Order: sequence, then C-alpha cells, then structure tokens
Amino acid sequence: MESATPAAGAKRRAGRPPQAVLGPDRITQGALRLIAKVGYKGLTMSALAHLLNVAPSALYNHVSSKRGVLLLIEDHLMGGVDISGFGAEPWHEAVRRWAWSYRDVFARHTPLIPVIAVLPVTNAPQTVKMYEAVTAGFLQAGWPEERIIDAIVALESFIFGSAFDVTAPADIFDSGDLAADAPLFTAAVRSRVRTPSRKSRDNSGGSSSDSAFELGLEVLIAGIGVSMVSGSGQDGAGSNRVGGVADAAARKGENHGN
Amino acid sequence: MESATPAAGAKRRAGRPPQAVLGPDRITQGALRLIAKVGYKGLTMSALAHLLNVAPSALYNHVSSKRGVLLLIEDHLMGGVDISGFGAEPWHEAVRRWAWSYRDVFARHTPLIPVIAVLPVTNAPQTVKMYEAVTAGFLQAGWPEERIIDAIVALESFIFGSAFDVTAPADIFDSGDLAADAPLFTAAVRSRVRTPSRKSRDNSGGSSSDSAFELGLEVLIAGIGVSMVSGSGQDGAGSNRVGGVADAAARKGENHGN
DNA sequence: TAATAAAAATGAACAACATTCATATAGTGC
DNA sequence: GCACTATATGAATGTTGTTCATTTTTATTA
Repeated sequence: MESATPAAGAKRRAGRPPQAVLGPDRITQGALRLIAKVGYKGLTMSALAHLLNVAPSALYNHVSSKRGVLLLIEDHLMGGVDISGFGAEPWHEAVRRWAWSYRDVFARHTPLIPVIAVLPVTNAPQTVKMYEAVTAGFLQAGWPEERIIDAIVALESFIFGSAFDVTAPADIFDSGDLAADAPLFTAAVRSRVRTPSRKSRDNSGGSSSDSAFELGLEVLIAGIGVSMVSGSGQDGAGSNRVGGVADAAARKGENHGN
Repeated sequence: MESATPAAGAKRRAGRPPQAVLGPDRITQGALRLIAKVGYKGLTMSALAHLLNVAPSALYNHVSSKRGVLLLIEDHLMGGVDISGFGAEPWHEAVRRWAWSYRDVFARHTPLIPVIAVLPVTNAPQTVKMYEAVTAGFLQAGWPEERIIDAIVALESFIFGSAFDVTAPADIFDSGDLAADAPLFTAAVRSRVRTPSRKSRDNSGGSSSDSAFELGLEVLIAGIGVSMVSGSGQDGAGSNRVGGVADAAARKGENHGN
C-alpha cells in the first residue's frame, strides 16, 4: 500500500498528482507540528510547504493566504476547548472548566488571538459548535437570551487578555531604573503573593498569571451569576443590571469570607 | 530660524548632520502620524523613514529594531490613559475612568497589545507612571498590597481583550451556512440588545462591544470592591476568594448607569 | 590643541517572506 | 472524446526588516 505521505525524499513531477497530497486537514496538522517544533515565528509558508513535502505555491490551491492557514488552526483548536461541563455541571463550574481550558489553549497560540478577535465565525464549524454549547449552558442556567452574547464576549475578552499574560516573562513588572519614581508600585510587585490557584493544586507551584486569572474569572462568574439569579424572578431590577453588586461592597457583614 | 524638520525635498549628504534630525520623540510622532494616515499595516521602517525624510537605516541608530518603534509608541500612548481619577474620586469611579480610557486608547492600537503584554516595563516611564498611579489608588482604597498586582492584571487582561473586540466587524457572529447547526447561538445573537452604555450617553447609539465591556467592567469593579472592603487584612480566607459577591445577589439598587 | 572615540547620517546590499504566474498533469462532467 | 477544473511544480516578483561600509559631525581625552 502507498503511504498517504510519501517518503520525504521522493520527487514529484509537475502537474496534478494521482492522489491529493494536500487538503485542509493535512495543512492544519502540518502547521500544528511546525508550530510545536519552531513556534509561530517559524511558521512560514515555505517551512510549511517543506514539511508537507510540497512547493510553497501549492498551498495556495487550498488557502487564499497565510491568514487562511491561521484560520484552519484556529478552528481546529476550538475543538479542543472543554465544553463538556455545559449541561452536565452547575453553570458556574461549567464556565470555570470552559474558561480555563480556553485560556490554556490560546496561551500557547497567542498569535492567533488578533486573528480570531476580528474574524467572522462563518465557516468555522468547531468555533460555532463551541458557541452553541456555551449558549445552551447559559440558557439552561436561566440567563436571559438577549444578554448572553454580552456575557460571553465579556468572558472571552478576559480570556484572550489573560492568554497573553501567560506568555509574559516573570520580570515583566521590573521597573528597572524607574523604580525610584514608582515606590508604591514597586512595593506592590515585590509583595505580590502567589496564591495557589485552582490549577496549581495538582501541578507544581502556581504561576502569578494563574492567580490573576483565577481572581478575575471568579469575580466574573460570581458577578454574572448575581444578575442571573436575581434577574429572573422576584426582584424586577435584575435583567440588565449588574451594578447592584457595587452597592454590596458596603455590606461587609454577611460575606462568605470568614 | 531653521525648521526642526527641514523641507521634504531637501537632500542631505552622508555623515552626521549638524543638528540631530531624529530622536525618540520625532520617531514616535512620525510613527503616530503614519499610523493615523495608513494604519499599522502601513507602518514600515521604510515608510517611517520616508516620512521623517531620512534613510531607513538611520532609524537603527535610535531603535534596535521595529519592535523598538512600537515600544516608543506604546509608552507614549500610556501617557494618554486617564489616571486623573485616582486620588480624586471614589475608587470605583476612578477605575471606571481609567479602564474606559485605557480600552479606548488601545482599541485604536491593537497591534501593540501582543507587544505590551509580553514586554518588561523597564525604561517605559509613562507606563511605570500609570502603574504607580493605579497602585496608589488601590492602596488608598484599602486594598491589600499583596493582591493589588493581581487585581490590576485581571483588569488589564479584560481591557486588552476588550480592545480587540472593539475592532471586530459587526457581523462577527454571523454563523453563515452553519446557522442551522447552532440554533440557540444564532437566536441569542439575533436577540442581543444594545443597552445604552456609559459611553454612549454623550455619543450616538452604543455599540455592542461597549455594552459587553460595561458588563464585564462593572462586574469586575464590583467583585474586586467586595473583596477589598470585606476581605482586606485580618481574615485569612479573604485572599483568594471572591465568591462573596454571589451572596449579594438579592440586592439591587442604584448605579452609575443612567 | 591635537588626537581619538562616539554618534548619526547615507546608500548599497541581503536574506526571508508572502504571493503570483506560466506550465504541466490528472481527474470530472457533458 | 473533449473541454474544464483541480492541483501540483518551479521560476519570478515586490516588500520588508536589517546590516554594512562609508562619511561627517560632535564629544572626550591626553
């Protein structure tokens, strides 16, 4: 039997080959392998073509530009985001699972974020599938339909921003020579504690981006949950207002905290 | 008197000119003018050099790479972020002012975000200044020093992600052919309402990214505020828990919104 | 003051990259 | 069987970021 990917050394003469050597799937897999090996700066059309044992120009029969390759990757990755909690777990837990995996996936693919954020979802089946599952989970939790997209967008914005933060170097807040001009900031950076995050419970010591992500995510989940729970029933204010939480700031008394 | 920027047609012979023609400031201003005119895809070293009436290679006497130009722009823009609220307004209002202006600035400069998020703050005076002001505001509000950076990072992540969202096309959630596979999502997108945002009070109709931003920001401010007021010092549990916001569910009450 | 080093410009050159074009071959539909 | 389309090759192109040798001016040092 012929291998679908012929030996790397084999020459292929010009003209359409007997059986297709490229295709969206192979391009995607090749790009992922390349990224894993040399990172995004090494993801060039030439390198991808070489890895696929093909001339660079052949790729343009399947994608219209390099952006097309990025889109293939993006949609593939979306399939790896964990949506299994929706419909199977309480809303807040499902959102947690989804958000952490979403961030983790794109933390290793931050160059895709500027592409995703601006790109229509059309013809991206995995992406649409993810949104459908998330929407279903929100609906099931009683969240009013007309505000679900805003909630998802807010969460997603936080997730994308946090994915960048994961890639930041540890010394990102080192003021250097300017430390003298920023004593409060410098002290705050130095005193920053690494609270063991949800994630780091199983792994080694938690990173600082994990604790910031956990802080923001928990606040968002709780805050969105507030509107959800209160908005549906008795107190008429709920549907489109979240600001009520702000007033709660004053009431320290019955707080969970201790 | 000689104009600092000589006429565009003038030729300059090789060798160091009598008075400096470049410098960080002129490079920054030139880059900003270029971006305003042709956007980031038009910001090339050649184009920048041409606009500054200089050979491209001359730029490399002042920046070590194109990234250096982006860093100059970034720090300059940080000076435009509104930190005037800290020390002059209640904490939540100061954060609101800061966050909105921060997002607005970088919504017009999203290509900088991947650079900022990964880049140490060293030698970026405006950036350090901003962090110092924000830290001061958080301290003044009673927020425990060791958690301030996490809070800022969480807010910043949300802000960066939201800046991308501003640039997204209106039809970004158009499922196209896949709409049939995602009925709930499609319906939610269609029913999405444009709640007039804080910002749109003075302007025309609010955009959908504005309402998502407002939702997330208000939740974050409220949630962080809860922990700040309640959990600050003594109680050991407060550090990594925010769930208290959820208890505030019942309350409604006024907010800034209208 | 003279000698020397450093700073800041020019212009030519380069490699890498995304992309296009002419060409060749294989499959598909009428 | 014939036209058409799909898919490959390989050469070529135009940008882009960057480097290098060179030149001129300013700053430093002996």
